[in-house]
Amino acid sequence: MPAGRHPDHAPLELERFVPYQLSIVSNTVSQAIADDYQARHDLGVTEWRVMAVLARFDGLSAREVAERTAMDKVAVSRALARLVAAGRVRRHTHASDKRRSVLGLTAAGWKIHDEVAPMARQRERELMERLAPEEQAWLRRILDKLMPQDGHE
Amino acid sequence: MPAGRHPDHAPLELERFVPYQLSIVSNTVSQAIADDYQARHDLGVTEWRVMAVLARFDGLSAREVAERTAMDKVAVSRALARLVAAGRVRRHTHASDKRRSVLGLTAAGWKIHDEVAPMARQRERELMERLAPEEQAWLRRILDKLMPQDGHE
DNA sequence: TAATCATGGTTTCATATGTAACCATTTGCA
DNA sequence: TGCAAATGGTTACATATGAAACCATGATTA
Repeated sequence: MPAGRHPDHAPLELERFVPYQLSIVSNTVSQAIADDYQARHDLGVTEWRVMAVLARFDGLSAREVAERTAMDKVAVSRALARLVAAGRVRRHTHASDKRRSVLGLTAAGWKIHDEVAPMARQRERELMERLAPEEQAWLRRILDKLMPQDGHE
Repeated sequence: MPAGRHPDHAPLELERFVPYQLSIVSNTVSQAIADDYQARHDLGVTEWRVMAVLARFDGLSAREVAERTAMDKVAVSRALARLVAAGRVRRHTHASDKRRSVLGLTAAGWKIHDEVAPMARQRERELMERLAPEEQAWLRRILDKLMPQDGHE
């Protein structure tokens, strides 16, 4: 047996272990995207996700934002605090339920959104262009299948 | 145009955005694996990765571990501190270069490794079983292609 | 061989994140 | 009604993480 190997113990080959590969690829691409706007706009990943959701669905509550971003409510609460303070998100209280907030992007929020969204799309394109068209299609199909089907509620 | 939508702004559809999907899928599966050993063995993800690498490559230095785990050296240093303190990793100084450490699993380390590795593999299997065999093959091929080709050094 | 630079590794500090406890309001139901 | 349980959201605390400064050792070169 080769020196330094331990076949009796069947060690994991990290670089062929799918969960590990997913983690590396995911972190690499997310980081690349974040680098684009982090410094430029002082915007964290969580904040950007909240903005992206509010761009599509105006008037959501914090809880609904949490659902759609797959973030927990604490993370959303913190992101919102920063976004509101920065004047990027408007928040007022729901008319008939004073616990709920009603959220939406401000003009400043839209401005940032309209700068960041194309950059994000561009990064996605760059990632996909490393794959053959056939592979791109399979990847999309596979990810759709593996995404948690939002089993709650 | 439908109420609450803003087509002029071309908002990102997060749930079809590949980097976002990758992040969700990756976190979900990693968390599931971590849950298996976190509580049972008081072992963090970073620590487990270090152990997995040392199981395959005995005698690495901390820097080499960092390379193979795609973690930065601070994270590795901290993980090693805990692992050595817990008696799971043995560390001594390189004979001819006193900066380097020479690392390896202890018997206790191997014991944990041999419990955790099969669980991790099982989780990977469960993930893959949600895909058709054809899709599994494509996913492996695609991830191999997307993995950063270790461009440093 | 002394001065400088590079390398392996740890410590420090500031920030991010998760869990649990917590308020305020609303709902369910006796 | 009136009180317990549930819900939306925030706060507090403890832990994790990353960047930069740091220390010790080794390599390089004048």
